[in-house]
Amino acid sequence: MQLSDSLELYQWLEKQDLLASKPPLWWPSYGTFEVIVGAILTQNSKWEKVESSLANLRENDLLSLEALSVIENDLLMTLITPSGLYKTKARYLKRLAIAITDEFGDFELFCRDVDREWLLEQKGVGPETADSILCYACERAEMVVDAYTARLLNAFGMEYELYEDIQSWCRSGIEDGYEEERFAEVYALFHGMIVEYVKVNSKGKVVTLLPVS
DNA sequence: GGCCAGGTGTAAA
DNA sequence: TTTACACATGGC
Repeated sequence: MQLSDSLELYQWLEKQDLLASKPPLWWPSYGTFEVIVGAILTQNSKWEKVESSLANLRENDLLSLEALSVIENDLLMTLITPSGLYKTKARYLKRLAIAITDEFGDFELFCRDVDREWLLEQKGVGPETADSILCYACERAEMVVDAYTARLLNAFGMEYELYEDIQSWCRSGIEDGYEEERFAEVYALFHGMIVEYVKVNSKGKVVTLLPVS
């Protein structure tokens, strides 16, 4: 199968009902501060492990900007141990919570005023984490690219490597195919469907493309 | 028991 | 400006 643009890929994925058992816009707790924490914790880790770290934080009433800004470092490390890289992630999380509070005041104002540049200046926030926060926490029209995206495009015979190249390829077809007010929703679903498709249809790093009738 | 997971920062070449 | 390498747990 040959892809002419990302709109075709998006609509091909849509036909496969990949998000039936998922939250409406795929990321759990879409539009909340939890997404920021999840975006850091999921780096080079599996989502199931992130869930147990998030549950640990939630049980202790620590899943908020205010609580994470003042949390004891040892406690934070202990609670997020299940998702790995816990020393660095604990450092990143607390620094980010403090930075958001200092710069924007609260989560709502952060969502309104933050931009990609500011996020990328924060330690521990690279392109994927920044875009995940913008897309799923701030409800912005931002396309998230990750290892799954690259693998799926590879399976279609495309040889993208740069994050921005994949991202602009994904965006261009959507911008032509949908009204602007739907971009935020469509990008959120697009990335989610890619992840779910690759999870189901890959063995190791090889993605199998299944025809959809 | 090695490999991998929804990356990122840093130190060498 | 590119290319290693560290970070770390837990599931397969």
